[in-house]
Amino acid sequence: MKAAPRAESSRLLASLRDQGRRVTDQRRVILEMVRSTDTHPTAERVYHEVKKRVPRVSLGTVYRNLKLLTEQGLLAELADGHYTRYDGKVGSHHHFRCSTCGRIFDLDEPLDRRLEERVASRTGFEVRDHRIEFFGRCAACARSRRPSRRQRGR
Amino acid sequence: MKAAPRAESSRLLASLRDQGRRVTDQRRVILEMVRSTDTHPTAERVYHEVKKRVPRVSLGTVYRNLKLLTEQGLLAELADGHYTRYDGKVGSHHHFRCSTCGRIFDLDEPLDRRLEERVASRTGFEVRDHRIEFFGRCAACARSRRPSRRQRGR
DNA sequence: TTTGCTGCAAAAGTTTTGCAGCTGC
DNA sequence: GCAGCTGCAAAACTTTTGCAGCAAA
Repeated sequence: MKAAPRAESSRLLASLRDQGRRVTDQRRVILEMVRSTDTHPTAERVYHEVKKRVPRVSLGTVYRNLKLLTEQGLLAELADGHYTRYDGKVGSHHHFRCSTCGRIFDLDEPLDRRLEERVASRTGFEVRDHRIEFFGRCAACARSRRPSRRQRGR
Repeated sequence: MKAAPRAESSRLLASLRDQGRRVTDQRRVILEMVRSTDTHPTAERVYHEVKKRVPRVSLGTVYRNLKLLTEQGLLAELADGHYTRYDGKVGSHHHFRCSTCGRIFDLDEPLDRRLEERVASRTGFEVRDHRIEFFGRCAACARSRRPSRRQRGR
């Protein structure tokens, strides 16, 4: 779990209120849960984590809120082969996906805006952003014969 | 529709036979259909196109073959938010996704392997490949107010 | 002739949605 | 109090799979 400053969280919740949305326990806990990890959880995983703090939460509510929080720009979606994963880090950044254990890691590699300009001038498209996904084996999987945690799973 | 040399197709079909798989009408038409377009079609779209040439084909067969052809390395998968799309161009290349019409375009931008080396040395991961996805508005959508063809659809 | 493949239909898995009651503001 | 939200359950959608018959090699 990564540290997500408390103050930042309140600011985000306030921005929700400004949009006329309500700050419910479910919504707050879902947002905090996704923002406090860098594991890019699926909706199912968020549901199970949130259930620990809000036992009566329903899966439908989790899906509805993940969608809403994404639309509000407080979370980002990540298309996996099988389900949608959520990312609490909304700024542009790149990912590394381990083909063995399936985990997705955040990278610090800076964004190269010149790359966008080059594509724009070659294609005539308006390029606003870009994401790089690197593939390979993570350090743990490279060391051990067996996959480090799980095989291509969630 | 893009030209996919006939000879290349026979070579691919032969490679299937070498693997002990059979070359059926359905399989051949599915492979040719995906390889002859650069629109990155969904399974549903492939199904409807293939149906024009093999009217009794079933959706299950389309899914089974897209999966098999991908495993054999003759097609590539592309995770979209809602469904899996297929790419007849299997070599590494980058994409541009238009946020307005939803179309995905192939880019010619060369791969920068030094980028992979840099990530590898910073993280200790074994980096095998990478893909860049650019976002923005395509030329057609930038010109017209309305989306050029469809709104974020398939 | 022998497998592998197909069509059909049912099932599985993820995500969305209708609705009645509840709760934040 | 009112509008928005929740839990529940059903539905919608994409993808997978079991099976009996068919066909490629």
